[in-house]
Amino acid sequence: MTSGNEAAKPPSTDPVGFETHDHAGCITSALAAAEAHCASGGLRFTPVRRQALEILLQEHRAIGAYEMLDKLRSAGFGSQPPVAYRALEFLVANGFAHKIERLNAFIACAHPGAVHSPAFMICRMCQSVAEAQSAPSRSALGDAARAAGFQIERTMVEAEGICPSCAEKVDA
Amino acid sequence: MTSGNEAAKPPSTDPVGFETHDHAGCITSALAAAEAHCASGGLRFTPVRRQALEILLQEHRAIGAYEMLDKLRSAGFGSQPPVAYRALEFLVANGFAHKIERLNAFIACAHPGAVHSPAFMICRMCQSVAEAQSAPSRSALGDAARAAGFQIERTMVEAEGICPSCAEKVDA
DNA sequence: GGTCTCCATGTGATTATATAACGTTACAAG
DNA sequence: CTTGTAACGTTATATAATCACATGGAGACC
Repeated sequence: MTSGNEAAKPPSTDPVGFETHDHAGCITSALAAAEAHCASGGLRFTPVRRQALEILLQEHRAIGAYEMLDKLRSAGFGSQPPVAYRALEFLVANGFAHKIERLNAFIACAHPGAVHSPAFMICRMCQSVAEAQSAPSRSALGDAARAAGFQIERTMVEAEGICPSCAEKVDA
Repeated sequence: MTSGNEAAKPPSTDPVGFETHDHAGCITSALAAAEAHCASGGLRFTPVRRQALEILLQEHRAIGAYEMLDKLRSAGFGSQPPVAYRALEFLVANGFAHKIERLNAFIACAHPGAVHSPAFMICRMCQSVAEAQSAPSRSALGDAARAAGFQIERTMVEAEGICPSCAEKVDA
């Protein structure tokens, strides 16, 4: 299902992740976007890194570093932890993926290329993760930080709860 | 700007943690509050749990589970990981402490007893942590969650950046 | 007082997550 | 071609968290 609300909808409320969509399309376009960004920024979009991003995009869920390592090994790359961690570090550092601290896991960015500070909704039943937007500077935290003289560089917002489809199951 | 001051302290808003204050006082009062809360709630404020909370209050910073374990061992308690993890789990479950996911570490709650959803400011240079308040339901994330039909149960907000005292050092 | 049950504690063992350190290789710049 | 740098692969180790099971204490109940 190519959900039409994926491309042209209000940027503020953008919960990609609890809905189905054109997988193949989003994978190829995200890979192309990453490639373009790397080319223009002098970054090296090497085979491992590309493969790692492709895995994240295909899985379309948060996966741990060691699960990533397994898949990379299957794809013919190195088999030791640093292989996975370095690829993931690169993807995160360049905004192609995010780390979900709560899960010690990684997920492909749902808004590749766009400057954004992500917020995540994590279902505690099915572990699915959806990415939305946060607005650090406008929040209560932003006020407190200014008052305290704390310079915020990065904000992590992760909400735990029940996703729509699991909520249905509970009701049943 | 939050209007609630917790006690009769110099702080203008709520960011306890980047400022000095009456340590002995906050320790004894926090312990007393925990004891009272447990008594009224039928919870068992056992020696390990009390000691763990006291350690967190004394250190007044985020400490890892194994660091906690060392201190508990020194205090004559068990020496295996579950000892620390169970005590910390109890403290977190009852709002006496919080886990900082970013650091895999724990810190005493700065607003014991009060119902609150905490937000943290983590200095990436000195690792100090200050607790402020967040307002999940009013945030952009709250809007996205409602739009997606996601039921938020718990939200973690952790900002990484530079604390006032480290900012001074950088300027110099 | 007995004793039953529940919960907390202690321990050994294991799993999961992450980084250090080092040599080798690929690649672009000069 | 040389050279500086970043990426890669591997070994080893550090750090974080949980499992499984036995022991023990406090309150409920008779």
